[in-house]
Amino acid sequence: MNRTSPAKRTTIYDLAELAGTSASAVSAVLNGNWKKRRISARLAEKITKLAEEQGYAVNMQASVLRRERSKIIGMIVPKYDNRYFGSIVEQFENLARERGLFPIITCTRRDPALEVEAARAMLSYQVDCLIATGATDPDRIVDLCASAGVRTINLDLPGSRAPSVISDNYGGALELTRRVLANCEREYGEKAPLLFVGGRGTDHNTMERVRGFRDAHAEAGVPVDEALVQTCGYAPEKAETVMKQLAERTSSLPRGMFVNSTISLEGVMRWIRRSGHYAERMPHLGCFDWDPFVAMLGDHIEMVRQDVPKMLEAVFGIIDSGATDITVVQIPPIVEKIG
Amino acid sequence: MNRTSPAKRTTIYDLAELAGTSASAVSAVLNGNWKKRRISARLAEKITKLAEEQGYAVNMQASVLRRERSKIIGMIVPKYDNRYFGSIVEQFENLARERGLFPIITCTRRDPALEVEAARAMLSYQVDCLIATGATDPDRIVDLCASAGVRTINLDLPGSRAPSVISDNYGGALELTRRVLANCEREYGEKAPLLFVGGRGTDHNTMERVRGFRDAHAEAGVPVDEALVQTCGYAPEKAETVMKQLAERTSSLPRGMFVNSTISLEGVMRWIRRSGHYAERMPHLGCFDWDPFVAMLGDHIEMVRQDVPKMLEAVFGIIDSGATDITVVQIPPIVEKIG
DNA sequence: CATGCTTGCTCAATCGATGAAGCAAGAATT
DNA sequence: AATTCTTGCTTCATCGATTGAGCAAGCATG
Repeated sequence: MNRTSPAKRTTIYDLAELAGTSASAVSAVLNGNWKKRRISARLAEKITKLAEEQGYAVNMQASVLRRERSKIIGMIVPKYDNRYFGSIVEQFENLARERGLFPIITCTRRDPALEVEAARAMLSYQVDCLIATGATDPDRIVDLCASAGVRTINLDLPGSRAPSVISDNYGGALELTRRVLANCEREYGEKAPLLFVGGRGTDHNTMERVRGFRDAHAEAGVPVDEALVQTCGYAPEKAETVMKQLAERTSSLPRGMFVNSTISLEGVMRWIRRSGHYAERMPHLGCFDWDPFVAMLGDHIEMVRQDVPKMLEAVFGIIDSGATDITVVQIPPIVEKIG
Repeated sequence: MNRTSPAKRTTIYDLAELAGTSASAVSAVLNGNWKKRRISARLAEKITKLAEEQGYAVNMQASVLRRERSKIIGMIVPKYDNRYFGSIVEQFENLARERGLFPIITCTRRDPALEVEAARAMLSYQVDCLIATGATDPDRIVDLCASAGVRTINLDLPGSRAPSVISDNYGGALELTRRVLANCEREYGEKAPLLFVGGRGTDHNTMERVRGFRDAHAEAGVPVDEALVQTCGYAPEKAETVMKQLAERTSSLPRGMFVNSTISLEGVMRWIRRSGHYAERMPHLGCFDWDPFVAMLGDHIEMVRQDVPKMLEAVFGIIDSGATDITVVQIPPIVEKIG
């Protein structure tokens, strides 16, 4: 209707002129502290109406430049291709917005160089706080941020220089392995070591999961077969290759496996279907991560679902409290019922 | 090491002082147009080294405020909980970064109010361009942006006031329905109408898919059963309810169905497994959207995979060319082979 | 030697919002 | 009547980067 300017944006100066007042008054009214600045309700109302009519939107760039804190909160995340990270991101946005923070997220594809670059970009945008999710080198990012006076919190993978919120990987893996071992024993009447496939041997989560895997074997009195501990990376192709090579090397494939993430499971399942191995009898699987369709793949799969809501509550608990002590909060994951 | 300031950020003025030069020279060097501004290579090098040592990062707020264009590109997206939107977001980030643009993304949970709010927030952050993905009311967003002089492109769902890039929903649905009809006929020896479940009856994509669904039925000489066209929304629970009510009302459930998104499929599959219907014989399914695990659910499911890379190339093609004519680009989806 | 061109910088205004300080007019107090 | 207080504003410097305009020194040309 009253589109006076087709291209140029309305500023507080425009509104001030229209209202016959000063930019400072307009600013005070629009950012809500007009009472403190003793602007009359009459003028406040007038300005508010005008702003609405003109479709005014603050220039956050200008506002942030001037203010002490930006109220922007950043997150880096490895991938968007699974439910775990998807829900982390969605929940992060919700909780950030609840607190009046503006969330910006960037995906770093598990690439350390990209992680650093992304963190740098976020610093340029003056984030008040950065959540490093599943970062390969969290401490590097913490250092970068620290030198700009920006807080960091590690999520999913812990670091040594900032508070971290992670799953209880050991506990989850222990229980998951127990179940798969039990399922195998129930079906085959004898105990046998499982395959561990997926994840990076160097990352904390994978190491903890392997530890749980080993301890569950020990508990059951089953020796771990070292050739069957394959931390080959998360990518489906990597897991697929492991399976292929395993089938070439050995005559009898394991009857059960611990698959470290749905991403790796994708590769494992693809190989199982394509190769025709396990055609008569599916192996018992345990997957560390949850996906609704995996849950429907059959009753031979157990899953551990990381408790994303609790994890993000913990993250924002740390942010809200302003705590900076370097702790690792471990959130117990949920072991899903089969089927 | 040389962390002179533990909290305060380094600015070009700090660097200028350290280098014994002016802020303007520093700025010119750091944003790359020092040649144009006739700064000597010697000074450029000195400043670059200093900036690196000090861990300098531009203040984008200040930079954007001054510049004509922000080089920030926004995207709103309904959800992060499926592979389709996940890959859209990931691909969007990649292509944006390739072009030196800074992507910001926000998830609006299919909530029209949130969509508008999110768009407004993006305008405040001075985005140069906004991609509205799967927006319930794209035209509203376009208007909002237009009044701030910001371009918009609709993705996934078309609008009437900005260029749109969408899948060929009709074509995809036609082919998908054909296949499911054929699969049913092959198994049962006779033709029968399919169930259509999921999606919003009011959205363009769903309408087009229903049209394809109808035309495939017509082609096959099968009358569509109007009671079996259930555009109940995308949420799993909605689809589940449809199935339950259907089972209560009729004695014989359809032998095949067209499920409008993996999200709806989640509900359908859940019901199938829990209710015990279809226990002896799974229905033939066609799912409009792809998921790797759905592909493994069995050979009774056909999937249409929307061509995300092509769609986003089209989006950036429009952005790069600066075209503003209101066209609808339709990208043919990929009909996945079964199994 | 005067003039003009090139090189290599610096100066200062600017983007839009914010908020401390200040000012004028009226109300209240002594 | 003189003083202080309150109310309701306005003025102006500031945040950090960018960029048009300008300036001084060196060199070349006539």
